[in-house]
Amino acid sequence: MPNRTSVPAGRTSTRRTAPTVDVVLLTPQGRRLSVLLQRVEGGKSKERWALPWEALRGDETIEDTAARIARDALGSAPNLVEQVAAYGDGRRHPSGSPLSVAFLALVAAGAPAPVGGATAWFAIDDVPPLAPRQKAMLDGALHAVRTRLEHSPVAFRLLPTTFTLSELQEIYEILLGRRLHKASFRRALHAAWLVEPTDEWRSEGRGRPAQLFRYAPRKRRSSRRGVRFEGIE
Amino acid sequence: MPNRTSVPAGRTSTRRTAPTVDVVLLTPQGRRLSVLLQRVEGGKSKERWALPWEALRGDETIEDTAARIARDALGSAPNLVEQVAAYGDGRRHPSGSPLSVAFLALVAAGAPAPVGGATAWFAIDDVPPLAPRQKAMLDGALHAVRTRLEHSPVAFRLLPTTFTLSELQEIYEILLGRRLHKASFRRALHAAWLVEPTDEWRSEGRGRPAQLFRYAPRKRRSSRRGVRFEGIE
DNA sequence: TGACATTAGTCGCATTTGGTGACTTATTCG
DNA sequence: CGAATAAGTCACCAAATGCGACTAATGTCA
Repeated sequence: MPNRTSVPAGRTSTRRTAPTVDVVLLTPQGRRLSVLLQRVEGGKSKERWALPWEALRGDETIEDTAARIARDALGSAPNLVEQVAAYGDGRRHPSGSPLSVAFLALVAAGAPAPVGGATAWFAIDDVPPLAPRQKAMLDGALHAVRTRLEHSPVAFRLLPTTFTLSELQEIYEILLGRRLHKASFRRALHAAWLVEPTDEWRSEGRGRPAQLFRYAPRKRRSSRRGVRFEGIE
Repeated sequence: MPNRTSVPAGRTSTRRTAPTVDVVLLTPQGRRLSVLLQRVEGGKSKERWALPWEALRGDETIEDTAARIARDALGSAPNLVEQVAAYGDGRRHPSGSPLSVAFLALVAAGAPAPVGGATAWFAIDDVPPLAPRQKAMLDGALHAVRTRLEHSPVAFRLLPTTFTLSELQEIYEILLGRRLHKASFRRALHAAWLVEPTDEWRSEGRGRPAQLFRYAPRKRRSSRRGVRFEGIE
């Protein structure tokens, strides 16, 4: 990616102590997730890439700030924006601020090409060095997207509005990091009443054409289950 | 609770714009959770109670700040302190700050009596009016404690180091808001290798004495399960 | 054209997990 | 002693899940 320029946005105009809002923009690429980073003017430090961020202004909610940062970095609005957590450990942040709030933003597969020369997608297991706090925020966002998989429509926000069930399953496999059995996946999906078929089909070269579905969650009985002790340390 | 005094701690000395750290201290009382509130000088507003909070200082991590606030309010250290989320919507906070970070702190049943006259426990469905952002933080903390039940040892931190299985089940019932079947609960608990028996027994008046257990999580195979679509909106 | 590769989608069974009522055990109370 | 009470266990049945094997619909290539 030749001829990148630097990002001027709001890096110097605010007090060093103001909290920042940082956005982890994720999209599926190939069989892995990628994160959007911006090139920054490498002053004295060697770090040249950073998560999009901005100092918090008093006149905006942090959610609005995060959505605006994501839109500016991407050129269009992401499909989902959710808070991850606040980071106020001692780790270093480009701003020098003691406190940052991390947000997660999801973008559908395929849609976005890296916008300007100052912005690029990086596969998440091949990111360049980041400031320590931004690295922690990236890890936190990845952890969040995985754990929220069954309580938030995360996977559906990583796909276009219509998609095949194989594509959906692939997203789950990417996020969970393991293969899933086709029949079991579909049985659970249909039992949950989360998708409905469209009347379109997609022929992807070889093989039988796949029916396209859309995300359309239906009311369903709250499963009066017992307790799970699955993931306690 | 007669003769309460006001809490002087750090309310006026910091800039109005500095972020705050607010702590939701919870403990089981009777068959419900209670939250610790502090009486504040009712200046012009009618709100007289508030979550313990303090403006963020530059020399401390937010986790340390939260732990210290909890310790000061309680008189002793809580069993668990976890971040809930950052709150930077427009809602009003006693500090006037645009940003607050909420923490959750858990205290074992029975242990703590309300410390000074400025501090009291309130059953969570009978709290006095709070500033809107603190009300949102309380709701967020309650939601967090319920959803983290199966991924964090939340329930065990609401009990003393040794406890009976009936007591543990009662905590789960309080947090989940429904009754559980004894045999199923114990089967799942033992399968998860989370507790080990001590050689002590507790005789609680009538009935057969109960064996005391302690929280002692063991390594266990990561359950190679399929996907759950349980709670997606 | 017809065999084959490839991908979608389904079926049915074996096994595991979970809900539940009824049971046994150990204690206090009268 | 027997009734009451609470702890702890058992065994059965139903529901959920893992999984191999199947059918279906398309493109490729000899």
